[in-house]
Amino acid sequence: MPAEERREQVLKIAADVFARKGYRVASVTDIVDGAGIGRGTFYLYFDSKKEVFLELIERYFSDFALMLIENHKQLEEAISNNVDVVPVWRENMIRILKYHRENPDITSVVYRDALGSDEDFSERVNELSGLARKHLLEEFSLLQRHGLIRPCDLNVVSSIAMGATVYVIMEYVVMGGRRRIEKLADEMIEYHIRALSRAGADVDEGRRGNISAKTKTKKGRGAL
Amino acid sequence: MPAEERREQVLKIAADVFARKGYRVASVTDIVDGAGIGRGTFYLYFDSKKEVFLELIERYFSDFALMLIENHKQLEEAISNNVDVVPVWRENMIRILKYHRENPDITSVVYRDALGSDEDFSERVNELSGLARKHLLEEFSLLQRHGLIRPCDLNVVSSIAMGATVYVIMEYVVMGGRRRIEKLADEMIEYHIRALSRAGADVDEGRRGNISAKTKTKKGRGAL
Amino acid sequence: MPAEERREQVLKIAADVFARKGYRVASVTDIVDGAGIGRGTFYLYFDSKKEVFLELIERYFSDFALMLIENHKQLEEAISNNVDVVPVWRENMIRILKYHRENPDITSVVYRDALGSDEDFSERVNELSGLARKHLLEEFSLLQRHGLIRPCDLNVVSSIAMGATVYVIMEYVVMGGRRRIEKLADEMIEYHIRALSRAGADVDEGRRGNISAKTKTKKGRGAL
Amino acid sequence: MPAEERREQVLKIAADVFARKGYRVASVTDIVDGAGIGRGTFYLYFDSKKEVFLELIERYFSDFALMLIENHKQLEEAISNNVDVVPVWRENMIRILKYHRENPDITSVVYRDALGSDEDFSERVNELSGLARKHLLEEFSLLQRHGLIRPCDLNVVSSIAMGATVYVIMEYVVMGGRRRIEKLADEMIEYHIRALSRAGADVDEGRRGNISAKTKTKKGRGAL
DNA sequence: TATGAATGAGAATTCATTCAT
DNA sequence: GATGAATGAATTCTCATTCAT
Repeated sequence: MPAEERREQVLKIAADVFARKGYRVASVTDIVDGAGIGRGTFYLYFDSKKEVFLELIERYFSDFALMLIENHKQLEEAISNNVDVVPVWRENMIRILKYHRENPDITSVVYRDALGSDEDFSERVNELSGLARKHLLEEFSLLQRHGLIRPCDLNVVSSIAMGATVYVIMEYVVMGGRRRIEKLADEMIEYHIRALSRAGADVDEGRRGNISAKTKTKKGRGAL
Repeated sequence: MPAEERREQVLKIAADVFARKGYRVASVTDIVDGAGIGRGTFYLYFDSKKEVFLELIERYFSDFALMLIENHKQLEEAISNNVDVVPVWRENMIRILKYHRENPDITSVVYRDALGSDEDFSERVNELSGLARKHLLEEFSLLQRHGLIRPCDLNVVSSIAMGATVYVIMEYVVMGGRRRIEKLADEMIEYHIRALSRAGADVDEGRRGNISAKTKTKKGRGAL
Repeated sequence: MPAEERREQVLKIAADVFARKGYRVASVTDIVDGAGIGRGTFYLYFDSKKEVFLELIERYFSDFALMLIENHKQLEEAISNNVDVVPVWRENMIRILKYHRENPDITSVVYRDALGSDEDFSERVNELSGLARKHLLEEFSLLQRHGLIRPCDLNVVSSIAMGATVYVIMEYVVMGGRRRIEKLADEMIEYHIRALSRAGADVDEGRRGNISAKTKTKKGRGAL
Repeated sequence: MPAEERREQVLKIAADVFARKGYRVASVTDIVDGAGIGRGTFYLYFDSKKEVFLELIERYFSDFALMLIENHKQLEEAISNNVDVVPVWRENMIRILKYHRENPDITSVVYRDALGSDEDFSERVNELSGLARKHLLEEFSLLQRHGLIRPCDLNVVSSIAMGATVYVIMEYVVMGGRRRIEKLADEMIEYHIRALSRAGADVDEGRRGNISAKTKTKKGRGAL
């Protein structure tokens, strides 16, 4: 088997094994058995178990960054063409959900193993995930610069959006969620759009017990 | 040293060690070295490394459940007294953020090690975290039943809120976030309140299929 | 509690614990828990776990030696009084069986733990059991000197008698044997008496396939 | 080194180590040091220390059962051919003694460690040794059915023969006994044959209650 | 005397990695 | 290139013994 092909095969198996057992529990034995190769062969293609793992992580974040850049481009295009950004945002969200649904192994690996635990990774992983955060922040920045979203602390907003997305992905996409991705994307986008729309802030009317967005954030609000 | 005190000391150190190294990488040696006790002493108080870990997890979720129950009570009270729920929600959120800021170790342990790990305790962990999710869902349910939030899929909304909160906690509270908790809570609550407010939806049903909160917006054209 | 009494109590418990679990598996914890004393108290009366064990062994062999000496005395008396030695022998055997039935714990300890394994003991244990063997040998010697048993290799005969007795004790007396001791003694003595009687050797007659004792040991004989 | 060969080597060393130190005291380190292999190599061939031990025990009893079955066959053949069974018995006994002399390690292991130990393998060991006992009982049964040995309680007789043989083996064969095996077998068989011969019992029923083989003896008066 | 918390040497076992074939 | 037997450092856990109270 050609070297590159074999490498890919091992990576694929490794992703599966890591996803099922977790990085620490998964053994090189699991991988070589899965790939049907000898123990030594594994080390012909990778320096260590950690290296395979890191390569998977790098690939994930590389894919992720690409998606975010593409999203950004689409968004910029919509803005400069003066068309509604919501459908664009929706497409972007769907693209992201789809990617994760189609790559459940690597998604599990990243969000269950990479973030947290083993100190050797965390540095690089934090670096990569920080990059993703930055991309997201830039997206919101772009929207805010064009007055498309209300004034707000974009750092917090990015965290909220990031956390919400990751959690939903893990819950609905990786774990056996059967929900249609479009419905899910709609529900999520509705949430974020409402949360970020300038509309509410303009409004100001009395209410009794009714939750509303117009309160200017002075009274404080409520729970998790 | 009195037994109960020693136990607590070991638990505290264990939380620290697990938070720094992760459950798998952390060794009993790390814990006993940290606590300045002999190897055997550890096993005088705990049956195994796993047991300490599980005790930490159980404590966290017990605390968490208590907070959610308290939140629920406060919310119900506000509703039945016909007073604004937003300040209650804010207090609840602050309480939760504070708890996590005061317990960064155990928070790290829970969200970086316990969830998703393929150890034999994951069943129990999932059970516990599922319980927390259920509590949250009930909170939203309560609000929706009283017409305080707009119609929406509460499962997705719970996931969003859960993910957002966990992520923010990890980012701002556990990792060296210096931000004032009240500001953070305000920003988060504003986000969720706007996202869930009935205001936008009541006013305008203009778009069909396309989602947008711009309904009451004068600017139209893609503004969120 | 008076020191001597406490010592005895601990020894008794230790015998029970060793009998049930075996020396290596039994822990000092088992003993102190059984005795209802603190761990330190144990070491007030004994230098080590091994010491208790050895004391039990010493006591057993001391008792055993006493019995054999008594047996010897009875035998000598019968011989010098010119009365039948068989009833004496029977009484001796019954005495030995009874002792073991009444002390199953220590019997188990001696024959399951002491003989074999831990090198520290084996020396002393072999010394003691060799002493018992010697006593037995002397008994047979006495009988042979008085022409009461046939000419034979008394070393082998002692081994046979020793092994047979120990095995029967373990099987019928220690393990749940319900058989009456007198019946058992009768059967055993009949075996040994026939085996050692001068009678058979005198006889010499043809046989066909029939097993008999008169064959002068030249043709060899048969299996275990 | 070929896998099977290495396995045998480890087993051989293990038998030696267990024989010298006893199962509990012997450590895997002792075995691997003895075999000149690394710690991990041991676990390449055996799942655990217990497993090696059990394999040795199983092999012993398998060999033993085979010998007993062969003995039985030989005995049956002699009986049906109407030839003297004594030489057959003698051959059988020699075969058994020789086997144990040639396998002193495993013999020690079985009779000093396996029997009576309260480890979790004792069940299996008792099962196996019970099987051996049953084989022996059947042999005596066969002889008795054909009227070749006197009426007697064969359970007790089996115990006696078993115990005598085991003890003799341990004493003369395993521990440094130099005695010629044929002489030993002769002495033992003479003992058992005399003990079981019909001769004595047939001749004289004189004593009542009192047991004696002196029946055909002229000297009377306590002579055995 | 009595206690029992504390100890730490030592046990079994695992597994990423190496290297001779 | 490919292999898999061999390795040994590292890990969890046990328990006889000590010693301050």
